[in-house]
Amino acid sequence: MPSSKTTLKDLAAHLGLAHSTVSRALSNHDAISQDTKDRVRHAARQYGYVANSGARLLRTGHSQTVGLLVPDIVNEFYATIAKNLADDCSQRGHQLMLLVSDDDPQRELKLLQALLETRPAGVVVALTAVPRKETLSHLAGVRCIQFLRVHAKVQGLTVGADDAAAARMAIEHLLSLGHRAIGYVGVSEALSTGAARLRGYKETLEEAGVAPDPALIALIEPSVQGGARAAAQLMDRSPRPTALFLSSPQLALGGAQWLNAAKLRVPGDVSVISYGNSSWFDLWGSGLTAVSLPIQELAATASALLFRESGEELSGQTSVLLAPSLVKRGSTARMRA
Amino acid sequence: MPSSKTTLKDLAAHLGLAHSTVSRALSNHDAISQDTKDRVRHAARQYGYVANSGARLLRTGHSQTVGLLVPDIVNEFYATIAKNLADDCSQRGHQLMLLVSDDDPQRELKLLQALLETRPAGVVVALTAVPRKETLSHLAGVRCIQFLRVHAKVQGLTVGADDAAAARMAIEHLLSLGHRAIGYVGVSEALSTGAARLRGYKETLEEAGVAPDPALIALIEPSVQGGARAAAQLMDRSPRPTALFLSSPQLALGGAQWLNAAKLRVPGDVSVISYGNSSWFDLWGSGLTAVSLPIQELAATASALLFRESGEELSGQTSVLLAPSLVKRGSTARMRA
DNA sequence: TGACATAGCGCAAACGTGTGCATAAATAGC
DNA sequence: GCTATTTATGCACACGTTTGCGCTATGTCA
Repeated sequence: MPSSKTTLKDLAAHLGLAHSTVSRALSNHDAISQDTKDRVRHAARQYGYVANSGARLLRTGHSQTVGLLVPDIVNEFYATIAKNLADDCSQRGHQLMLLVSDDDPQRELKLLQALLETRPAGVVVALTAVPRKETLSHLAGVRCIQFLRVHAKVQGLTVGADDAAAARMAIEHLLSLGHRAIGYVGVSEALSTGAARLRGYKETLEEAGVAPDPALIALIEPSVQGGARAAAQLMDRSPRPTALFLSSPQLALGGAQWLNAAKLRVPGDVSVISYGNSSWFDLWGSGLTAVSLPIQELAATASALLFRESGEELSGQTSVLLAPSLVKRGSTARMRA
Repeated sequence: MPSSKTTLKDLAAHLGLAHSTVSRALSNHDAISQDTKDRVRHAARQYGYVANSGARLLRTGHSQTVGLLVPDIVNEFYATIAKNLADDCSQRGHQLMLLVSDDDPQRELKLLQALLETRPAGVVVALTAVPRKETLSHLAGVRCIQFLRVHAKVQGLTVGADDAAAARMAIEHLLSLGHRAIGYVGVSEALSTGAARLRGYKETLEEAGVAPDPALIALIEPSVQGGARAAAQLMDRSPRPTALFLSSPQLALGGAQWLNAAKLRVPGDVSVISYGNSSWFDLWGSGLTAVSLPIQELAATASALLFRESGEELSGQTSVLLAPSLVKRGSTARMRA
């Protein structure tokens, strides 16, 4: 009679045991004989017993839930951390709660509040650019890993890419090819990632003796459409940039679409480099050069840190920055004389 | 003294109320004066009160949790349903539990069992090809929407694309261009989607008087690498196919990468059509022709059906099939004489 | 003035589980 | 055969919340 209404007491009554014994048997407690354990497990299967996680949470005060807060789950970066976290969770018997903020601070707060009601074991977050104050104070009470985006006021560990170094790498590559008028397409400086990439861009130019031209900097929302609009905008400047740095794969996709539509030759008319790699970068013309993030390693690291043992805790460093690498393809070339 | 240990009783004691009154005030019950509600809410904020969802679940017998079970969250199709479901959940005050099976039936079962412990309000699933028996019986006890993949033994509503019609559409397009030797790259027939696509492929060929050639059919695991291997395999046949039908975007990506590497001209040497559209299909050569799924509508429909009112329930039809559409780009052309 | 409706709130009982402690049974030591 | 020790199990309470029911004020009407 498998009913999901079966409870520990029901099982105990059927087996002629105390419900405490059944509880211990199911959680593989030492003081229970193997024979009893077997009988209990068999009966549990037979009756379709499903534990009530609410009762357990009430009793123990904490759940096996892990939260993942991201702005956009369709974005490959965040989907990858979701995948890794889901993997580790299932290995360790945890559950994964997915919170998608859509970059809305109010929604982010509501989602986080709901998550806290489950007394989660930890949380991995990529916060909005300007989170609500309550969001930050809520985060103080829970084990928290910041992923990619870093917010200074949040305590806990941080796992991200070295965005400034990545931008530097991209710009140095373009400089080495002779480019000087380099357009920058990026996101708001309110985002730690946006700020770091822009800083890397500016500093690298300045060190090469090139003054960053505000007219060649387009800050825009991080969408495919945004990338197209920004590319259109920059390529309309005069003097026109001879190279473009598109600071995310989505922006790169939009930029590429627009360049295709505008019949501009790459790298003939303009060199293009993207921050963040993607499988389809091979397929655009002679390939789209990119600074590649070790996204798989980042995600694995974040997940591992969340589940780290408390012993290994706070060994000095509180942030892990992984280095990007340059993947040269056909979209960048020496500037025409 | 905002501590997450604050409980209803604490609030009640501080306000000189009974904890039942506090509970009613927070859940906006009728019989509580507005004044009391305001006082309670203020105190709750001040003390950083966070309800214990476990206690609530224990008392009410059900949670506001919604489960999403998918084989792969990085896959754009499943990421899209996740996004839509997350949207609707946050609007309605539900939580989203993410279960990633990685197409492993055993893991799928474990994840589902853990989910059931939270007494979820419903679940959206894309099951593995051959689920465990227990998985199916567990699913019988919960409101369930099947997404894309359909398993006959699971009761509940179904939302998917008309895979057979989609394959038919692709093959008819190729037939109309004069192709007869059409290669098929797809996934296992154990998957409902795989079976339907292959069926559409075969039937359409037969109706056109072309006998499906087993040598032109490659069934492979649904990965980028698989697509590349399958393309290599089919293009090695003699006579060599003049067109390829790649039955998923990932397979298409792999196929395109291999064709690029093999220096084969598209559509000069071979026409290519994909099932499932993607933004970057515009960027490969002169574009990759595809049969496009209304993925956004599918996801929205699945989510809406999960949250439908019980009144509207079971109005005869139990499955929603949405029609695909053909997006012609440059990768298909009339067969050379 | 007394009966009565109503709004606002308190009492107390559950919900199912984990766990400290006591207890019973079995074994071993003398 | 009696005690000490180990092994296996039962007892009872607590966790924080929701909710049916009953109680108290306050006002209303006869």
